[in-house]
Amino acid sequence: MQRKSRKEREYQARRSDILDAAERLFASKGFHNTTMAEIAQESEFAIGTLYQFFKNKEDLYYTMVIEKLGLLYSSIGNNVSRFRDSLKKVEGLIKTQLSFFQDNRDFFAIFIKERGSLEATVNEDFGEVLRQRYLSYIDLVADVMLKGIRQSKLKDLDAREMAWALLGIINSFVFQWIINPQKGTLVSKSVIIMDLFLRGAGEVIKEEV
Amino acid sequence: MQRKSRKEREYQARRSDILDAAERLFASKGFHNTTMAEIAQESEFAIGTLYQFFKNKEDLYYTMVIEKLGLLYSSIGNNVSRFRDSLKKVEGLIKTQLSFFQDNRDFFAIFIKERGSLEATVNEDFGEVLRQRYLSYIDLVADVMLKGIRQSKLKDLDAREMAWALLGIINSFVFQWIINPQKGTLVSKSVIIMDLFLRGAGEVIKEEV
DNA sequence: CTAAAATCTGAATTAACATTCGTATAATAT
DNA sequence: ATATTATACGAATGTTAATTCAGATTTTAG
Repeated sequence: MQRKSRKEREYQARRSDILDAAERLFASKGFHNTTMAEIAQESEFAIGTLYQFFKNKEDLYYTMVIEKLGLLYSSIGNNVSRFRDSLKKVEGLIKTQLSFFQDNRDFFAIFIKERGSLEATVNEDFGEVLRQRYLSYIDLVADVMLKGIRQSKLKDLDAREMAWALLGIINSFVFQWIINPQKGTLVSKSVIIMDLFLRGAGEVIKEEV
Repeated sequence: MQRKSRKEREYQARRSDILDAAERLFASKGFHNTTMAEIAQESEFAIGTLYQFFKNKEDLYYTMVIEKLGLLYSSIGNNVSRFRDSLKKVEGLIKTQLSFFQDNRDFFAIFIKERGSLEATVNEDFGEVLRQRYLSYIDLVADVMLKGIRQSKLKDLDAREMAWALLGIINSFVFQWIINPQKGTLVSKSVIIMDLFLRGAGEVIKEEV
């Protein structure tokens, strides 16, 4: 069934073109300020054609977000399970996330921007899917923390709170990088993030020997 | 001029009623999903009256955000300058921010939600004002870090990066509290935040005595 | 008490867009 | 080569909601 397969491939390619165009536009202008007409123009299809691939504007938006997040999460999952040592897992998590955002700056701009849609969306179903994905991501990070505690690599604190703290630090660095494109790469920040997360910012009172 | 003064006071009171109503609606539905008609109803004025107080919907929205942020920043400023010891300053900063958000959950919901408007807003001027306020807030926090370094209370790292890390941790805890209203108070998290920020999550390898 | 000024009101206007659908074009099958 | 089906097209439609403005109401001043 080579025939059907090529047809299918071409369908997917066109669908993907639309998603890419939508991503660029949504990322720079947000959901409400992006029109279907603009997406049509950017993707070089007619407006009507978009509706052959997606039920409506919301469907297009959420599909884009969900597919992209799927990529991020699975890539983090891979990079974390690769290591046995908990601190290596933490490092893998930080680096994977930073390099994902570095490679997808546009997408992250929208992820920050429209994060609120998680809550007050017209379309309950999609919002719920996003919420679930996010929560299971937190779970994954908390699991890493738990292993770290068991391996005595991390302090015996609430694993979930540790996860929040780490993700907060990462997001904050990413956010800075997004709104104020620095000279260096984002990934290079993994060292300082790792250090701050593990050892903190407080000066250690040295004992006299 | 008692007369003029009362008029002025009443004007301000009405203006403030509108801002409060707008805050409630924007906070629960976001900018685009809130209509002027709804704000009129909620504030018990006619639609046309709203335009006597604010040029248009955007003006109303940004005015609300800017005034609220002004409150937050000035209250943090007060609480930080009150202490001489850097670590006390840090603690004051964390507590003030947490209790502000605890008391203004609705507002913070929108602040997270529409943060993106900072970037791609129709109204350049307001967006610029918001950006400036945010940046000078970062500066304020970085200043605290710098003092901490000078007082040898904090490690000699990049003060700005330390500021990002602390704000990231705080925001992350607040975000969790927003999307998943916990049992305890938000302010009670200041202890664990302080601890994670200063001492980190990594287990300290104890030397045998 | 009355006129002028200020303020309020919400129906009407207008602009922006998401979505539809009849037509045109291309692909496939016979 | 022709018919049939699938896909693409974008002008027209309908809806939603911001903004305006002419008249009603209230407040102020003399």
